[in-house]
Amino acid sequence: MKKDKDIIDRIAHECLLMRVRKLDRVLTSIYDAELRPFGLKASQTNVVVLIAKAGPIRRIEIGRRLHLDPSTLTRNLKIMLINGWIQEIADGEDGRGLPVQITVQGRALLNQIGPSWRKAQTRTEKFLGAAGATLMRKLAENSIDPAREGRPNRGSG
Amino acid sequence: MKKDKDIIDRIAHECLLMRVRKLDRVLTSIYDAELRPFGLKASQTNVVVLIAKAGPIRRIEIGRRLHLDPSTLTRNLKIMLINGWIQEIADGEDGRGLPVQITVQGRALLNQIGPSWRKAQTRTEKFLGAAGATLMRKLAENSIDPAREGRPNRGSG
DNA sequence: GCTTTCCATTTGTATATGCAATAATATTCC
DNA sequence: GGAATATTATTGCATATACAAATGGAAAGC
Repeated sequence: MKKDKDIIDRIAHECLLMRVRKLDRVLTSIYDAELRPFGLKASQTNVVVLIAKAGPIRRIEIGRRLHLDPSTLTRNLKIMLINGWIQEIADGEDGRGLPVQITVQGRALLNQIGPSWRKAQTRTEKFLGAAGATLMRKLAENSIDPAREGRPNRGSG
Repeated sequence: MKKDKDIIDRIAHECLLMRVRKLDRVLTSIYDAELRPFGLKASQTNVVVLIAKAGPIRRIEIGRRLHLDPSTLTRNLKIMLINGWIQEIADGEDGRGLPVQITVQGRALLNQIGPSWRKAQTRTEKFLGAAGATLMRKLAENSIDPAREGRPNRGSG
């Protein structure tokens, strides 16, 4: 009788994180390749789109919806501010930092990337297969839908 | 008649990458939380496990299996070398850099993380749901299985 | 109204990631 | 065998990411 599979074997063969991380890298490279001509990284696109969609929004709320650490946002948004894709607005409500919103240039840029994004999305659907794409959307209905308001996936649970 | 959905709406609601990236962050935080006591990041675990499993292996081959850029590996492996989890070996075959292999300490460390990894894996399965976990494994059979040899997902064509 | 507590953001530090260009070695082709 | 080509690794540069600690403003308790 052989002993239970070695832990190293098990991780190598079963670890879900390893697969998700690799999938992330593969897909990111697909979208990045399409978006490169626009000077926009795929990761930035996600954030700019959320800001465009969710209107003036605070960093903390962006972080909740995308599961991003506030400190990450401080730095990533700085680049987008410098590039003029987003801007801070004064709302006179809360002195703890200002919400951000999309700029005219930011919106114009997003309106340009449509065809490229669609190409990447199509390649991704092919890569994931019908079942895969559907599942990713299903997962969205659960808890990783950035478009959905409400509680994020606060690890603690 | 309303026009076709705005591209911003479409990306916000449909973009597969946005979901995969968020999923990556969520899951990485789950595994990182479990592994923190061992001084090992989840991302490092993936690589060390592959090295332990795939024996003496060149950076380029690690990169193929995990879809990681060689330059990324140069730097990430340096940390693991310093920590003594892996080591370079002389093979006298090819002068372009040396293959790496797991060390005794590295293997010992991996043998310690079993219960923590399983906890994270279980939480992840719950998070993904049965269908999700199954799908991620199916995807593995396709092309993102790091344990499988062969061609990586070379973006190009 | 003042203190305590809470909340949003930033800074310091460390790791992860990729592209472009370079260095160094291997291989191939006359 | 030497030039042209291909392969592997590294370096420079830029972005992405998170934890811990510090900062500064808001809210609550009294």
